[in-house]
Amino acid sequence: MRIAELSRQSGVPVPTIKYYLREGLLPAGELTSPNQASYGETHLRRLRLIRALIDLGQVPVARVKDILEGLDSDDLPLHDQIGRAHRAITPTRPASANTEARTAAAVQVGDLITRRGWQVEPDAPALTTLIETVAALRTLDQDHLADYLDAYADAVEKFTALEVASVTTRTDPDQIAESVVIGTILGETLIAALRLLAQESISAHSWPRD
Amino acid sequence: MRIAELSRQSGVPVPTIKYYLREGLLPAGELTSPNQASYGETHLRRLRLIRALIDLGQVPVARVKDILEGLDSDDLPLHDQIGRAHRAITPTRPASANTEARTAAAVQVGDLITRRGWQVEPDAPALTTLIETVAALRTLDQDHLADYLDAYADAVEKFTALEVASVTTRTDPDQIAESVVIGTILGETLIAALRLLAQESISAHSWPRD
DNA sequence: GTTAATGGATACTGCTACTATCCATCACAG
DNA sequence: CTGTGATGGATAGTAGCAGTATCCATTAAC
Repeated sequence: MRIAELSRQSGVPVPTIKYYLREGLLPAGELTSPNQASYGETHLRRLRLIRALIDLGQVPVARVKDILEGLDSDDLPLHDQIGRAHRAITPTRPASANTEARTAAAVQVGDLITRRGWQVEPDAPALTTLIETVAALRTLDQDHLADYLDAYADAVEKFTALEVASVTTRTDPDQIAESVVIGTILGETLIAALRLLAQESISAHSWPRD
Repeated sequence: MRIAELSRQSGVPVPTIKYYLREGLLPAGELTSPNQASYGETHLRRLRLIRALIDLGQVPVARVKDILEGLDSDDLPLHDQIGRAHRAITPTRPASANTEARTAAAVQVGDLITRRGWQVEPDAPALTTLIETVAALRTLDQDHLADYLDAYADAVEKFTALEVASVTTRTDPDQIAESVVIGTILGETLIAALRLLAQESISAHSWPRD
C-alpha cells in the first residue's frame, strides 16, 4: 500500500506520517522506485501503536522512539524494555532540594519498600516521583493521604499480579515484550480512567446536592 | 514578606512568580505603595499547591487556574470541584471515528458501569478515555488486558474507598474541597509511581537475567 | 543619598509536535 | 504518449505552552 492508503487506514494525516518517518518512529517503506515506496501491515500496526502511546499514553515522541527501538532490538532483556516504558511515562525531575519533608518522605518510602520486600533500584525514576509526592502531600497538610501508603500499595499489587497473569498468556518473546510495554503504558491510562469514573460515581452518591 | 522572600521559601524563581501573578494563578499581594506589595502565608501555601499540581500532577497552567478558581469560589458544590480536577488531568480528545472497535468498547464499558452500579454522566471526560483505551488495546491485539476490566475495577474501587475515608477526616468545607482536589490529582501520581515500583520489583523477580 | 529591589508592562526564548511548501519524479487514465 | 495527480525527500514555517528577560519609574534600606 502507498502512503495515502496507510493514512486512510490509520487515520493519521500524510504529513504526520512523513514526520514519523523522518523522526525514525516508523521504518521506511520498501522502495519500488526512487520516489515510490510500499508499506505493509507491519507499518500499519506500528503506526497504530505509535498513536496509542502518544494519544492515550501521553508519551512524548522522543520517548516513543526509545521504546520502539527497544522493541526492535531483539534479545534486549525484558527488564530493560520495562525500564524504557517506565522512563517514557515518568518525567525526569530536576532533583529538588533535600528539605526536611523530602528526607522524611524518603525514609517513609524506603521503609515501605523494605516492608514489602520490593526490589527497587535506587535510581528508579518512579522512586523520586513517589518520594516527591509524599513530601508534597505532607507540605500541603494532606498527611492523611500519605499515611495510607500501605493500603495503596496493597491495591497496587493487585494490578501487577493481573499484568503478570496477563502477560504469561503470550509465549513469543517479541509479543511478550510488546505486551509488557503496552500493558505498562496503556494500563496506567486504563487505571486512571477507571479511578476517575469510580470517583465521579462515589461523589454523586455521597454529595448529591452538596 | 516581599517577592524575593516568597521566592526563597517556595523555591520558585521570581520571574515565574510574576508569571503566575499575571496569569491569575496567584492572587496579587497587598499593595503597601504603588510598587510594593506584601505576600502572606496564604500566598506561600497557594504557590506550593500550584507547583505540586504542575510538577507532580502534570497539570497545564490553564487547568491549574480553573481548579484554583473553583477552590476560591465558595459554595461551589463538591461535585463540581471534582469535575474540574478530573478535567484538569484528562486531556480532551478530538472524538475519534466510530470504528467497529470503538463501538464494541463503548458497549463493554457501558456494561461494566451498569454492572457496578456506577453513576456516570455520559459526557464524563474519563469515559471517552476509557472507551478509547479499551478499543486501542483490542486493535493492538492485547485483548487479554481489556478482558480484565472487572478485576481492574475491583482494585480501583479500593482507592476510592480510601479517598472517601481520607476526606471525611476533614470537617471544614474549604478544606474538604482542597483535599478532594489534591487527592484526586496527586493521588493519581502516587498510584502510578507505586505501580511502577511494584512492577519493577516483580520484573526483577520473574525475569532476573532474561 | 546612593544602591538594590520591586511592581508592572512588554518582548523574547526554547521546546514540542506537527504543517506547509517545493520539487523532481513516477503511476496511470485517456 | 501526454497530461494530471500522487509520491518521496528536503527544508522551512507554525501554534501552543511555560516560562525568561528586559525595561522603567519608583521605593526600601542602609
